[in-house]
Amino acid sequence: MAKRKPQSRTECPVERSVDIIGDEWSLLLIRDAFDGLRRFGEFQKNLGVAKNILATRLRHLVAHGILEVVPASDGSAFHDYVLTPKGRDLFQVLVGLRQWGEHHCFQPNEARSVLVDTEQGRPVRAMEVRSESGRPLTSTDTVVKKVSEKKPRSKR
Amino acid sequence: MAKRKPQSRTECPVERSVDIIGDEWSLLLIRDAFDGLRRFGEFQKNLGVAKNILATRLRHLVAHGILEVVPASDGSAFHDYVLTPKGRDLFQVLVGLRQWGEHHCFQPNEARSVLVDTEQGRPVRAMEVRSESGRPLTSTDTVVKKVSEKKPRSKR
DNA sequence: CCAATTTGGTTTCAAAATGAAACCACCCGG
DNA sequence: CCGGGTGGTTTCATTTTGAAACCAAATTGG
Repeated sequence: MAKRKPQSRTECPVERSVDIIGDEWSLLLIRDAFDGLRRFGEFQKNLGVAKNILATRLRHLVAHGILEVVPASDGSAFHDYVLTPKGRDLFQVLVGLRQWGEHHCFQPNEARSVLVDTEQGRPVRAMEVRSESGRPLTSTDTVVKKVSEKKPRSKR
Repeated sequence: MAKRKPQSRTECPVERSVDIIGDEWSLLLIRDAFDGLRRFGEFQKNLGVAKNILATRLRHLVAHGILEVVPASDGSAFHDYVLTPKGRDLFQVLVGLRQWGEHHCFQPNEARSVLVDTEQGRPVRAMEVRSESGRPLTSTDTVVKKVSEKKPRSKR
């Protein structure tokens, strides 16, 4: 799981994210956590993943502060895995994957689950990337600016 | 690469997306394609990936309509790999990964690349999930609604 | 036009990751 | 205090990965 160059930390934020959560099981575990699954057995049953793999991935996500282990909500001596604030901040990533899948991975009339606003029960809007001034942007309107060093000290 | 249950197509759009692009190399290849890399050798040099793995992943992305093979832009007999419209629609996913990485995978003063609006040169806004009515939503404001079948026919 | 080099792969093989199954300790309910 | 459920770990066969060698077609230098 993400063993590439542990020495040279890349300056690309996409790559740092992908190194942590860029694998199938981690992403599906995070999806399930957003869906409210908490227990080892729930994840295992829902994903059909081998228990050793599941244990490895849960440890990985806990180690990276995406999930945390808390006392079970049912009062038993077991424990739950729940999203931390850092984990919940992956919401946009999961919504992005969902909306792309909705748009590109289904036949027009094929059944699919849909993310709705709890309050209104209506599907959420398509996410947009916007400039600082609020203008919607496509990928061709943007560019990655490399920052070699933090500004040593401002001259003024 | 995504060999899980090829028979039962899940109704979860997140899972369908993850089955296609939920691996480290695919996501990094897509990032590089957004950055304008086109040639086999460019990807290979930039990622440091083994050539057999790169060939497999490029074939996979082409097979799924995310990249396409086009005549080389330099007029040579080689060819380029470029994002299709379907591939460009992954922009929000990549921006989501980038913004999460920026926020959670760097020390405050650590050097990082940044995505800017080409026109203004200013960093893009944080992406937001919004309700149909425009209200910003967090994960706790939303729920996944399972849709078992397409509406057979409207009664009215 | 020919030789050398570059490009874009494929093949081969060892090492690593995955996954199924067996095993096991602890908790819980009766 | 017994039987089953929960949450793992261990073992081992299979699959995937990756490094390196190899190779054909295209390009470049002379």
